[in-house]
Amino acid sequence: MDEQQRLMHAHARVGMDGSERRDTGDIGDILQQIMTITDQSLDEAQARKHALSCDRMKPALFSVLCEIKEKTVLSIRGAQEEDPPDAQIMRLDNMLLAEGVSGPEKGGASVAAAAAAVAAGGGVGADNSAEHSDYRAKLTQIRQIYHTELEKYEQACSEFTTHVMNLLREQSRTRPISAKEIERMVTIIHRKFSSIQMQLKQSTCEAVMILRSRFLDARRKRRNFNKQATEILNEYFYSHLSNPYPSEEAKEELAKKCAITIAQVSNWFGNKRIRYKKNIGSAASFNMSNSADLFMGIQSLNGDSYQGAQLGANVQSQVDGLRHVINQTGVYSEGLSANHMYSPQGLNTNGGWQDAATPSSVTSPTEGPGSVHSDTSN
DNA sequence: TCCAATGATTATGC
DNA sequence: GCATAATCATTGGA
Repeated sequence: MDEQQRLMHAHARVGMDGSERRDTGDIGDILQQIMTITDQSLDEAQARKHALSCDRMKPALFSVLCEIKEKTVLSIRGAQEEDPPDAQIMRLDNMLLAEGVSGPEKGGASVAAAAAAVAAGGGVGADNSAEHSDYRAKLTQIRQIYHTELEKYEQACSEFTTHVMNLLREQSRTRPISAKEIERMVTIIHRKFSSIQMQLKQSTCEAVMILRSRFLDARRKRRNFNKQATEILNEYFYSHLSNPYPSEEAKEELAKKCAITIAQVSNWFGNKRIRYKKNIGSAASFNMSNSADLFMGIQSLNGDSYQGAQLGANVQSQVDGLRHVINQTGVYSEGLSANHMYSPQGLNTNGGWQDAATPSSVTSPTEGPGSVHSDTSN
């Protein structure tokens, strides 16, 4: 207050022509009128206001008040400092961009869907294209809603800012409002609207996350590999029976051939090894008195029809597994002995796989395209 | 509807 | 980090 009075007096002492004035009493009166104006009735205040605006001191007083306000604004701004860039809104922006919601429209959604598919550990095959397109469609929907809302928000923000600016400019005729003050007000408005924008972005992110998790859940559902893929995997397994551990390169190759992921190839081989071994184990303990039946079963398996084989499901499974060994070793009926059958290649007496010769040392089964690998393990 | 087959997940060990 | 073993959960044929 002291500062204000000092400034007012300083200005009051200097007239329009630069000469020192002695009418500080007038200014005191004006100030007094300003201070008491709120206590007066509206009509009375209007009359006073009109009188004040017509007063010859008005321009000088106005500039003084502007100067005081300017100083106050500057001190407030100095205390507040500029806000650091909002990390959260940046995170949201990055996420929306990565998910294909914001940014270039073309391919965004499908890229995100593909990423989701990879993250789920499932290949992008023909069987899941329906889910894929469903995901894309929903993501596009989210994208459209987001952009519509964002547009609305921007329009509202712009309209409101313009409105407030006009209002302040209008008011600046009757009360001291500097350009900087208007600018500051605009900043405040933008800050307020930015929190609304953040809510919109947050909601969009949540929607995308929900959509994505549903998409991933759907993909987690087990799907049987197609016949061709199973054949390729089986072929590799039985042709590398002495060491059924495909290298990373081999896994990649198999994954590509079967249109599945490397993880799925690894899963498949993990399951295959253990189930194969398990079946071999139970086959080994199988009563030798049944060997004749088993032998007949195997013979029938080598033909086109084995449906009629009167074997229990478990035995048939074992037979199926053994058939691959037989095919691989080239032993069919001739020379087929218990030793051959129950000492499958690659498995040592402890149930572990023997140290492998190089995979290439094992010959591949010579099966026709119509042959079926259908052991219990896979 | 049952149940074997099978892909995926989890716990454990090395 | 990978392999194994057990288990879960779903599929698909009879």
